[in-house]
Amino acid sequence: MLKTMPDPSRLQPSAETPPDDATAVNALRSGVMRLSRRLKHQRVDESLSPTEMSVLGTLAQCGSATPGELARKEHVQPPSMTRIVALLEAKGLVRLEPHPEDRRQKVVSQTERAEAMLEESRRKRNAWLAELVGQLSDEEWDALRAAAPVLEKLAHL
Amino acid sequence: MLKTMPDPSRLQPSAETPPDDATAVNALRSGVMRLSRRLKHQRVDESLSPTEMSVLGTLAQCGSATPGELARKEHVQPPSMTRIVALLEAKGLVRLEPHPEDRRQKVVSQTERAEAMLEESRRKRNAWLAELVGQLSDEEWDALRAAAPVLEKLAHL
DNA sequence: TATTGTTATACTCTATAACTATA
DNA sequence: TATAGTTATAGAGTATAACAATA
Repeated sequence: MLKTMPDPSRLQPSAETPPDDATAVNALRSGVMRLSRRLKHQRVDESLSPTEMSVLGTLAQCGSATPGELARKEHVQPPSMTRIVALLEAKGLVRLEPHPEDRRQKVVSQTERAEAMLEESRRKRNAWLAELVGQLSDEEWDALRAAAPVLEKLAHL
Repeated sequence: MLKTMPDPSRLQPSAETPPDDATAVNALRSGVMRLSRRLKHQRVDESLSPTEMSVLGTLAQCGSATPGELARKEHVQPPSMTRIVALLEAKGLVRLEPHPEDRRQKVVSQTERAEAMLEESRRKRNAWLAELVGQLSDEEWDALRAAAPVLEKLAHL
């Protein structure tokens, strides 16, 4: 179960690649895509897209960020982030202020309303996920919980 | 690390819910959404969308299926699957045949060309993922590999 | 001249509603 | 009357290209 050799070439597409890795890659891609499709529909606030939610989550961690930083973190192009930030501002969930040092940039930060909304939606999400996860074994949920931060790290690399 | 109590209420949104679960849920959602966005761009065959790839993967497992079955498995509405199947057929990757018992239905199966393409893309995907996963520790990759089948199961529930 | 952000535009994917054919 | 699949249409989300303002 546990690896002993930190071999960086373990995933090289060589002939020796064990089928386990290829299978895991397939399952990972397919599972992520299908789950993302379901998550899109399970949005807590009907008026908030998954990326908008993700931006709010990022702001909750970072405190504040420029549109460019947000675009890079969410793996979205700058014009898309412009639109997302504008929508969030229209909903009163983020605040835009001028950058103190660079007048080209702006600083985006979350409002109190966003904070309250995140708290609210955390409860709802748990309820929804509990329905699904309730059908998993404890081992399966453990595997998922262990992998969650790795998924995030992977998305950032 | 290991659980001993198979308590089905462990994820209920009660006051006693440990913060670990909520954090894991957040990380899971955010990670899945961001990774899915990157996967969309890392498509091996530039002309194949993630869902088209997923359908081919499903057909490789099942052998064949009706459009309705595929729509349910991919969590997509029937009209969307109609379009996807039509695109795959135009690319010579699936074959459509009349259902032997019900003249309303059709039977979709993959062609040899699809099989070869899946083999090809498995190599390319591994190469891409190797770049990312190479930056993970062995423990992190183990966590991911263990979670991959669970993600798939979750998407099916 | 390079960089940050925006505007204008188009594309991809998916959904809903209405329709056809078969059970 | 119910079900499988299709057609027509609309909407959401994102991308690229061209532009403005600032560094």
